[in-house]
Amino acid sequence: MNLEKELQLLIIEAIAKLYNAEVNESQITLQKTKKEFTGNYTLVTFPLLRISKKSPEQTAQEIGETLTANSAFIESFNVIKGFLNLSLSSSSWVKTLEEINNNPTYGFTQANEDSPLYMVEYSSPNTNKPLHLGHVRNNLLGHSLCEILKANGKKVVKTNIVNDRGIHICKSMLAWKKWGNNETPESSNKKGDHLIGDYYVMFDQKYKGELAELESKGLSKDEAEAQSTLMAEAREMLLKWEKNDTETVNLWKMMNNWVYKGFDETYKEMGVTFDKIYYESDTYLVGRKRVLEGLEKGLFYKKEDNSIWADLSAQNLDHKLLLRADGTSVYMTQDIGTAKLRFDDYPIDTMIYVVGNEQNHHFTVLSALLDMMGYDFGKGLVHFSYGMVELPEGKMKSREGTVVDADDLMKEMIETARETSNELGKLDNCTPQEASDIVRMVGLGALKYFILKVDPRKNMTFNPEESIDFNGHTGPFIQYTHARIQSVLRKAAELNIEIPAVIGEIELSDKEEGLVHTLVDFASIIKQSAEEYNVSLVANYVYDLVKEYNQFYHDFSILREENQALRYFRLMLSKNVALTIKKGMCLLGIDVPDRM
RNA sequence: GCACCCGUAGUUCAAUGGAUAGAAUAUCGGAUUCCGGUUCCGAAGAUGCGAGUUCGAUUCUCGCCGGGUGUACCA
Repeated sequence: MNLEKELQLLIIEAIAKLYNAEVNESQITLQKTKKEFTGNYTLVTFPLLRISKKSPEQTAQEIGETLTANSAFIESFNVIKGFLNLSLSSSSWVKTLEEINNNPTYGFTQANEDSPLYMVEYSSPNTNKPLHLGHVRNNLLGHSLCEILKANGKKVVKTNIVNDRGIHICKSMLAWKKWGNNETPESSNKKGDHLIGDYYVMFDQKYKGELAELESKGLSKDEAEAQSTLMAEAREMLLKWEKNDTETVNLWKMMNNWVYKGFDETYKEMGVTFDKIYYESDTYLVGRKRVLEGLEKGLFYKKEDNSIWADLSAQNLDHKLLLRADGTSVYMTQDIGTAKLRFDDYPIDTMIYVVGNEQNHHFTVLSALLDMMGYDFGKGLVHFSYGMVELPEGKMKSREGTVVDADDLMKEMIETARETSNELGKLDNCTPQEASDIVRMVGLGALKYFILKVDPRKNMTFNPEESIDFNGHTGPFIQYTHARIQSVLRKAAELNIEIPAVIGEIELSDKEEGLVHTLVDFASIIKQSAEEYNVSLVANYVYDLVKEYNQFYHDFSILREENQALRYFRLMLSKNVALTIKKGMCLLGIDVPDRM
């Protein structure tokens, strides 16, 4: 039985008895007592004044008296202003810890056949360039969100939509064809996605060169763009691709496969996976068909130039283009098709899109459009919208070459972790294999934790140096604390500490009670995190737990404690703190080493 | 122009409408060191501005100021 729920019921009972009134759980505001006051739980009495018709102090006093009189598990109380601070007895905390200890999956709910199915789309790369820092936040958030949903007993399908068609990939293809000399990932010893990215950049440079030349001949910018032969060739290539021209399609397939192989390596290093991958080259046709159907049904309208539009003014939105005059599709068309396909493929209860907040408008429109087209899932789409990542030196701009590449970043983080660890002499007693595993966990853990601890909705600044600090609010600090607890537990095992017959009678300090209390909170944190789609709650919880444990660790002897029962309790507490850290970090996709 | 989001210590982040707005880092001063050095305690330091709603506002409403994003036949 959940401690907080139990307490809530007791309070409801007390109010019924005192004031002859029925209150529901939502009227009971229970919170953790702030550490400068005595107590474990605090009842805020202000909302109850209408029922008691008495002053806050008096109400608190009366409820406190009734509770202590009728329940053994509330030991004492104090009243400060309108706040009723309740202290539970040591024995109930001991009992609570034992319950958590006996339930290794505490906080987690297993999915069953009837559980709702969530499909989560994340990552969604373009095939013309490698993943960058923005994708890193996306991937980490998406992966962690999935883990948290699973921990809450949901069925989850992780999906990725690959933007594999369009003018952008044609640019890379054209550049490669013109200037590539049949270069391959093998021949150049580059990852496929980086190779393609280089050709994309090359196209852009040559194109700019061409424009500059045209403009120097006295043409305006618009005229130059219109006369560019390079861009014309790229467009021609796209038309050929859409007409299924064999040579073009084969080139496209070959180059895309290079990219996918490169992406796979990046995903693997990052630790993210997908259950089902959709490609826009498959879905855009479905979308197109649905749009044409909608036109027949009179949902959409056609302009003189044959382009097709939706009028969303009834929903307070603008008119939206769905098919161009030449019949080709736009982003929105593809997303309609993708959504339709997905709901055909799976019995989805909730569809979540992990996509940056610059697309907030796009998803409102998508939702409205699908609804207009008669799909009942349209309204229920969830856009998990996250903010941009900036660097201490400012915003990333692809044009200025200040984009941080995901592969480079991970490599650098691991390298920094290695340097720092070597300086501190941490890896001296490890085999090379152990050392390399540990620096990998630390480097990536630093990156992941730093990004995930921030509220997803907000823009953030990523500072690589700060993130890898072994002190402070960082991943490595949490990992370190976990490793140290493991070390204590190993030592305890060597000492062969016996389990006492009875441990219920020991007297606990506030710090110990508070620590058990925090362990209890784990369950509600992951629940809240899933309900609000807010990954950072778990990250911040784990840090709070670590900090609290460190204070406890500093204040009490664990191995030298003479009272058998107390020592056993403290070891059990340590063990469960370690387990909870591990579970929490696992929800964030972060590995924690047993020694470091 | 219009729409949406964001303004919290020097800096990076917290705070279901609740108590004296928490951490981290940087600075200064102490303590501890079972197992492990990276532990702990203290000092100093913040809600952009102005109204309103109420027992109570960082949080809700309105108006300014500052920043971001969107409003594309780019994805």
